[in-house]
Amino acid sequence: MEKRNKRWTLDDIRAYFAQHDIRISVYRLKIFEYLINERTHPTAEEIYQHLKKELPAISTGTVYNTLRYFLDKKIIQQVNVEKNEARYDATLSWHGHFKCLGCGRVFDLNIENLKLSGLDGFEIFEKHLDLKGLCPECLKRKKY
Amino acid sequence: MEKRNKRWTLDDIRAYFAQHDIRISVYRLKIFEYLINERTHPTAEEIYQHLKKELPAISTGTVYNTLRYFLDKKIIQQVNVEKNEARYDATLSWHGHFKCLGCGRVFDLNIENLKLSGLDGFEIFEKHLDLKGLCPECLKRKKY
DNA sequence: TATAATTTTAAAATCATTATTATTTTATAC
DNA sequence: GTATAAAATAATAATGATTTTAAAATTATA
Repeated sequence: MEKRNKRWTLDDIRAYFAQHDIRISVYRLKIFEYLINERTHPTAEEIYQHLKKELPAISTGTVYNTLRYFLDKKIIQQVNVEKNEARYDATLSWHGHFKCLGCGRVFDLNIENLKLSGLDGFEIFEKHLDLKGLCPECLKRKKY
Repeated sequence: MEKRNKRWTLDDIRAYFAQHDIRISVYRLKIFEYLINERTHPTAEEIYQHLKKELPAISTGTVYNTLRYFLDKKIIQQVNVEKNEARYDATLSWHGHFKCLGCGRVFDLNIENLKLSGLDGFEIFEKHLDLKGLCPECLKRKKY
């Protein structure tokens, strides 16, 4: 389930931003770096808590605004597997998400096949497949 | 895409509540009746606005609490196709949802086939498939 | 380096939802 | 049918994630 992708350098991200007409700032670089290299589907609050260690002046507003800006520029997607917390994912390919209710982690899912009917004449902009349950580790540890 | 199901009478609902160990009240009957017979996947606010015409003393808190109670009793499901508004569906069979960004309507989707990989050892409690886009009517009217 | 434009902070505002508490309604015993 | 206990509801306050605002700081560029 885990995929090992090569880590992006800040220069990779700078080039990517340039391609997408995104002005560069320290926070934008660091927020995107965290999303693309850690791939843990963090919430805004988790991003804030993580970056605060290195950049103590950061504010939650900046995290929220930057994420909204990235969504607008279509370089990240929102993961709504849980109603009351938005999570963010810099991987744009079509895949699903599984949230473990034990440990709270969100896993990526490969979708081998999906066939829907009754969508003739509809135009689709977004597709989301979200599952909830327990991961093998939590089941093994009898956490629940 | 539209399914024509026979309408439930209040007595049907009373019997259904009894089966599910749900105490009867006027609001519970009317809220469930609206969900099961209209099948428009309304928000709590829409349910409140609709029922207020007939039952002016109803409060929003009652709508929210009743919906949460129904979820708890597993006779309805929550539709989270839109982040900032919970919608509710009394149809429990596995199906997807499509929200039209033009008219705001939520349509049911038949899922002919879904194959996922990488879920060995996982235990799944919930599955949600949510799409967004434009419906044929809105496309035809060139609303967007 | 100066200027304009954009980004960020800190704080207030928003908005859907939940919790609280007094009151009303419902279920059941008598 | 009436009394009693339990549950449901109304009105309101509280919550919490997210957005907005306005002033200060940073960045781009002339």
